[in-house]
Amino acid sequence: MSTTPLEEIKENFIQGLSQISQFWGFPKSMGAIYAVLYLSPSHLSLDEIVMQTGFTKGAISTGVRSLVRMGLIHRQSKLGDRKDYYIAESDFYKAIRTILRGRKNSEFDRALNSVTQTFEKLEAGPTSGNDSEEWEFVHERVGDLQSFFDGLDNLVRVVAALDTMNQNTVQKVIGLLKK
Amino acid sequence: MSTTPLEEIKENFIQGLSQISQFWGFPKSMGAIYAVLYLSPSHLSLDEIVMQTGFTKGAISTGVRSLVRMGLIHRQSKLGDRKDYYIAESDFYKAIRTILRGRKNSEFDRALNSVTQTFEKLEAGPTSGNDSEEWEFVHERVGDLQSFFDGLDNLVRVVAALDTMNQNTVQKVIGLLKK
DNA sequence: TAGTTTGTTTAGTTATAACTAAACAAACTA
DNA sequence: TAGTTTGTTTAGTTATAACTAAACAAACTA
Repeated sequence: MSTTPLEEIKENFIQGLSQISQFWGFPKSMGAIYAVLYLSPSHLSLDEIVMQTGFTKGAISTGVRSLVRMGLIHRQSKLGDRKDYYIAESDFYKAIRTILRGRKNSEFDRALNSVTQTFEKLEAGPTSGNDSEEWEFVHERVGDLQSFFDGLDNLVRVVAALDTMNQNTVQKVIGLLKK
Repeated sequence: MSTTPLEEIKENFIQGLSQISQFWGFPKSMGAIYAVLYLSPSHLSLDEIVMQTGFTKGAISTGVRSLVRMGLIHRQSKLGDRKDYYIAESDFYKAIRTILRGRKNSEFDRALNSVTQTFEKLEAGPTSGNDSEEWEFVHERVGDLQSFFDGLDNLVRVVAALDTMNQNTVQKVIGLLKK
């Protein structure tokens, strides 16, 4: 089975997005699924994605679920058709906001909370006098980290709340940073 | 062997940073190493880190190397002492800039290049007329993704080039975004 | 010189995330 | 009703990153 130039280019692109997906700690399959949908002019069914990516139905089923949750693809149902169809979100900035909005209750958030809890325990102050100096040091350090996380959290919250974000927004931020 | 309240708090904190490290796709050991150094008032030798984290020397050896490369910890040598000592970078904003500066030639960059290459091939135009419509669609989509990546790359470049960044910088950006 | 202290590298193991194959469930069709 | 089409879940396999144990190298000490 010979491949046309366009098919070859598409496969290359799919490979590229798979690698990027892997780099960010996501399964390669998710990158491949997104790439296939992103390059498709029309929406695709689960089985069509299976064919175009070479993964099994099970893998694609869990992959699309994750991508839908992240807002990177969308599920569409057609009347009188039992198949689900998927289409890529092509507004990447919108996808970023969706992802940031969903960060609450994540594994990451639970880890952040553990830092907060550590800090609160330290606020109580040392019970025995003999380690008060180290206690103070640790107290300060954990406090600094907490402030840093709070700052980031704030930024994330604001970005997530934006009702519009695009290339222009990024340009403005760049302008500000350049002073 | 009984543990003091402070020791218990420290262990909790180490656990927390290990989880965060894992969440970001780094080994848990790296989080643990950073945590131990971050809470230590004085610099620590490799063997001291080994003791405090419970990992083996080999693991710590590779872990500190990664952290030094990322600028999250620093290596110090003492005159007349063959040991290497390590100390945590406590300016997180500085660490971010260091990391962003080092992003070139990474696996991520190679993947981005593959997108650029895909785009360049598409620029050449379709060779056979029969898929020209799909070709145009794919061409446009890949072009959009490329622009998005270029925007991000630009932002990263600017942040990396900043000579100072702190909580105040973040506040300014938040102010701008809130309009 | 032989022995020690330090850190690195390497071969092999372990833990785990990603995946396949197949059973299953739900919603339909004939 | 039995059979089909669709998507999900589940048990088991595979691939791989993280780790250990131990060999090794380098720089010293006695």
